[in-house]
Amino acid sequence: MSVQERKQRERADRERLIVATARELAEQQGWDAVTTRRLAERIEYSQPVLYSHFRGKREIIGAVALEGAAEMAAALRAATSAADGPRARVTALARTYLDFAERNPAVYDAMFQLDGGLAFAREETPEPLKDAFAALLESLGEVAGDGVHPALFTEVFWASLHGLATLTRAGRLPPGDTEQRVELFVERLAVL
Amino acid sequence: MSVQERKQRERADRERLIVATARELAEQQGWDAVTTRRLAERIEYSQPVLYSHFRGKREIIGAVALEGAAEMAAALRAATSAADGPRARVTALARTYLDFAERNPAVYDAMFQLDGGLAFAREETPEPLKDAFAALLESLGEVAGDGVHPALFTEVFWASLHGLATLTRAGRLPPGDTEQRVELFVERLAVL
DNA sequence: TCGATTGTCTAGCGGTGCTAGGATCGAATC
DNA sequence: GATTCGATCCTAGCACCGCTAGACAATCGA
Repeated sequence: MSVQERKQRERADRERLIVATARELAEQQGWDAVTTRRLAERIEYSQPVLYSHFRGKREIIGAVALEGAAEMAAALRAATSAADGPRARVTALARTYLDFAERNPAVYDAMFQLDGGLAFAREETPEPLKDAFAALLESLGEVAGDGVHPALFTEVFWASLHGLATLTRAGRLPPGDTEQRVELFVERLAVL
Repeated sequence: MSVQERKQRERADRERLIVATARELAEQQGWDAVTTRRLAERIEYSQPVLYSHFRGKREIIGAVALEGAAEMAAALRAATSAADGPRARVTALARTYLDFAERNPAVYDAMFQLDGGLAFAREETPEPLKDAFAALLESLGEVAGDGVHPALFTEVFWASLHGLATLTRAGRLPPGDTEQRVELFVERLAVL
């Protein structure tokens, strides 16, 4: 094990520490509290060290978003594979999605609300993001209905989930009726 | 016409100028560019003047949001009243909503993405916001379907529209297929 | 005309993201 | 083992942010 290898490993460790700390801080106190100074202090390095790993704060948000996308994809697949039949799968998918958004608000923001400098719905879209969409597509494609393109249906279904997630969390919708809303729009949107 | 009345009128004028300028600047260069300094410079007063009208930047965003809500409500009502039959009304509503979001991205952000310090879905919710929701409810209530609470249906429909609007504008959804998405989810969600 | 009040401005506080340039440390060479 | 030298890191500082205290000028009422 060469010295160089050890250094690379330590550098990678520190990068993970930065991302994990940013995420933790964001979940604890919101993204506004994630300043480069506070972040640097928490990882016990000076500010400029952050910039040797990331181009700026935006890229750090992007890294948290990618981490979140991978987790969300895994959660969605776990939930849908444990469900029997299309209806149960779609319901499980919707619940898991909203649950993820509620349990990890900062990560969800990093993925879909904030600017993490990531490309979406494009060729150069990072793999975790594509995969998260694929996870949605896997369960939603089968309930798109005849003559409806699975990707288009998935986009619409996803947008609805996203709308529910964000409006609920931002206090734009009365809290509490989430379950009813989910049932209603699963029932209507999906062809079962 | 007393001197005091003239002063009050001038003060109200200036307040409108602040809101209009903030909105204009936000639409031109994004809300990040709306700093208190730039805003003050544009209205040709010093920074502290802003604070004699509003508690802070947040309240200015809130004022823009209220203005936007009133406009959106008017646009929705104009569109739906010009349409014949429930189906045409709902489609017109959806198109108008998304069109408003696309044409006035900064205002839309002020209403639903940013923190304007406004209360939503509560007793003390400002009138324009309640009225915008009412405008949605008027056309959507009639297609909620039997046994489904109109308000609940409106919330779900609205959330879907909101999801489409935000994901599209943030580049999270491929642009261009908006019309197809609208047709699909109007067809599915509404009971026609 | 003079004091009080109102209105506005200048200047500055503590914070932000980000970076230039110097200090330090450790690895490789002689 | 001493010395060089490059990589690594930190101190200090930039321009900007939202917001406010306190000085100043204009206006009003007596």
